[in-house]
Amino acid sequence: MTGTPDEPTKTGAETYAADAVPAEAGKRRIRNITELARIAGVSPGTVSRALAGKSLVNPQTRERIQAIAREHGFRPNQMASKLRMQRTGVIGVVIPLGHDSRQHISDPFFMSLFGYLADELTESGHDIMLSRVIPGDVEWLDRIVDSGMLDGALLIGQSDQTDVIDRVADHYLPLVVWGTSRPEHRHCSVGSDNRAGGRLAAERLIAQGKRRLAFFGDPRAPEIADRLAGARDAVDGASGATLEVVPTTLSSDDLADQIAANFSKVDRAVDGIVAASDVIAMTTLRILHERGAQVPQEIAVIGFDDLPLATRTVPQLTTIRQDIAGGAKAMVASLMQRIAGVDTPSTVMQPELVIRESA
Amino acid sequence: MTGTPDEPTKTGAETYAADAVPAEAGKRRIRNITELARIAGVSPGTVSRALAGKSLVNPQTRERIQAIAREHGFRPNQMASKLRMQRTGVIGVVIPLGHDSRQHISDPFFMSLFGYLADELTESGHDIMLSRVIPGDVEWLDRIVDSGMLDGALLIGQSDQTDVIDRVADHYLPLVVWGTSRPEHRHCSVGSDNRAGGRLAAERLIAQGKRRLAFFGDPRAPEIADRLAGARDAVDGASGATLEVVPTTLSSDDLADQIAANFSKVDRAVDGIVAASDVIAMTTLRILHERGAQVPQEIAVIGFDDLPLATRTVPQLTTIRQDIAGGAKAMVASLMQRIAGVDTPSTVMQPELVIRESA
DNA sequence: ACGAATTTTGCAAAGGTTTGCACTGTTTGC
DNA sequence: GCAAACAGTGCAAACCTTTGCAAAATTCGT
Repeated sequence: MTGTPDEPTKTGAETYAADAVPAEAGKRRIRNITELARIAGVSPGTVSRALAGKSLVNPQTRERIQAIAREHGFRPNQMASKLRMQRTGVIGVVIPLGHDSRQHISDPFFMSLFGYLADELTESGHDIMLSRVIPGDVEWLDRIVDSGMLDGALLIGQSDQTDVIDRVADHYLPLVVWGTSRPEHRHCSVGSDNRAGGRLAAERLIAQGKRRLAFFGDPRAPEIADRLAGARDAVDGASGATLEVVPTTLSSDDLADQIAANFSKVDRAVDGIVAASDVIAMTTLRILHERGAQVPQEIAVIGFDDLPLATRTVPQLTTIRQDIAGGAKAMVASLMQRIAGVDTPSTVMQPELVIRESA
Repeated sequence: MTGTPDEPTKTGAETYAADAVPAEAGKRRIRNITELARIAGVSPGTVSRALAGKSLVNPQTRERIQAIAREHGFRPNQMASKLRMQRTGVIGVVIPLGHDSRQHISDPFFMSLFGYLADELTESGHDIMLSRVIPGDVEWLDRIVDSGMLDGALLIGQSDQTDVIDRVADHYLPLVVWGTSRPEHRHCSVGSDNRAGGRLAAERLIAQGKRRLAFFGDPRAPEIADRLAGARDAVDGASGATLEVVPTTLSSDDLADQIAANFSKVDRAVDGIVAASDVIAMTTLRILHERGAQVPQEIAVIGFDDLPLATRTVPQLTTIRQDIAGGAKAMVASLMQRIAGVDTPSTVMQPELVIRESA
């Protein structure tokens, strides 16, 4: 049994079959609470209470039942329990925007936020379900939310789905979204003041004497649009400063090529770059290095997010910090309140400039 | 420079309350299939079949029922459905090793593998559940597996839990583990030939004329132990070469400090470093840069994994490539077979040397 | 027009738990 | 010594869907 035929990159598959099942404790497997009840000579209800550690049941009986359960390796079926309890303990985490989900899932920012969310949720005893987003489906969110599988849902980013989100939020309370907060939104969001952040970034470059700025990012996403608006605010307030927008998507695969292409366009006319994210900034940094440009002397680069990665670049990245951990905490706190029925307000966090070496 | 002191960065929460719920489509909300049945004037069974698009039901009736469902935004309860079907469509993804789960969740390697797994699973119509690992609990895996919530489980890494995994694997077929494959294992694993990889790494350094090597990594994890063993193989086969082991944990927070401390110990005696992972290698690179060491002339550094990050460092990282995407594919393929009842063998992939700039 | 074949539909069980209510024994209080 | 309080247990409904089987309705062949 070696080697399946034509698999990518798979070489010399070896076999260590898992036969020879040992012992199995001799006990027959118990399938459900009723069987266990029969064995223990009590009713299913009592077993349920005993296993849940309820105080209503006689300590001796409880211990006996738990012993039997342990001995047979029995654990009550969660699906049935959840159905009955109407509470699943599962929170859905979703990235909107269907096409090419991989790109998004492995995006460092998403991962970072996701990690913190996972922390918070695990801490509060919840499980996390990464839900399937069917590309091009208008009802993606309804499907997730109405499935009856979730106690609540967390969206990472609004993408261009604000209308869908608002519609669902109108009748589904336990929903919290990472993103930009706008007066017209009807859903609860948590995020940074992106416009202020964009302004901070551009102001830093201007303060460093840079005048011909470029913005690398895709303004179709609301957050990015706000960051751009902020940068423009700053530029408009400084005499002689200009800002050129260079659309740059977030997808990381061809990002390097895109940015390289950007430089063919803007070339050395530019002396300061506001990147819409740290990932963009990092890649920009590398390309500048390849082209032999001195950072920050010839061109300064400023990022957005302050991911852990930002300290690992050469030169280390000057960036606009978003408190991702705090944001995750706020999202989960809001969600918990909403699960309890409270209609919580949105949260806007103030970003701050973190000065390192690149600008 | 800009830091707000304690209370981490959170400022000025503003409010946009989500009141004024509009319209709600006038329709009362349907709670279950029986209610819908009453409205449509048919039996619940028929509704179930209609909603599932079964051919046994009259096309007209089916269309009518679906129309009503759509109109009222009704979707059958998944929990009940899954309970009845005894099939959940959910795959559990778990990182063993309880303590400090955050560290692990945000580890770039885990994230990368997780991303690919998510891709594959989503592709095949499965949902993903990131399960809670209760620290210090011997029964963590039993709990997950016996919950009745999962069709199968994928573990990312064996950690030091091989015995637990083997025990569970003895009676639970749909379980596939990323990690090292050893003859004595009774569970199905997918992973690289870590020993071969370690050898490749050390051989490369030796071929570049390096002789005083150091290994940065924590050999308590089996994969790392194998990589170290491979490196030692290579060193033992080269005259005059030495290898010093410097335990370095994977946790990313204090990694930089650890590595800096490493250098105080080994100092300039070392001219080549085998890092147990790309993350360790990257951090090492940065610290070398800070100390003004020329890479690879004075000290060469070689990583392990070939994460996307490896191309973003300065200098770009020479590393041992694991086919993570291929591994994810193999894990999911194996799992699907096992869900279908086939006891698949383990898979061992051959790693390969990717030469860039750092060694 | 009538029985047979076929298509639709309904019934009720099953999937496995939790929990309000009722019931049986014990204690306790007086 | 008797009512009241209480601890422990059992019953059966509820959670909501799916599906095998039987019944009803329709279509078809002759």
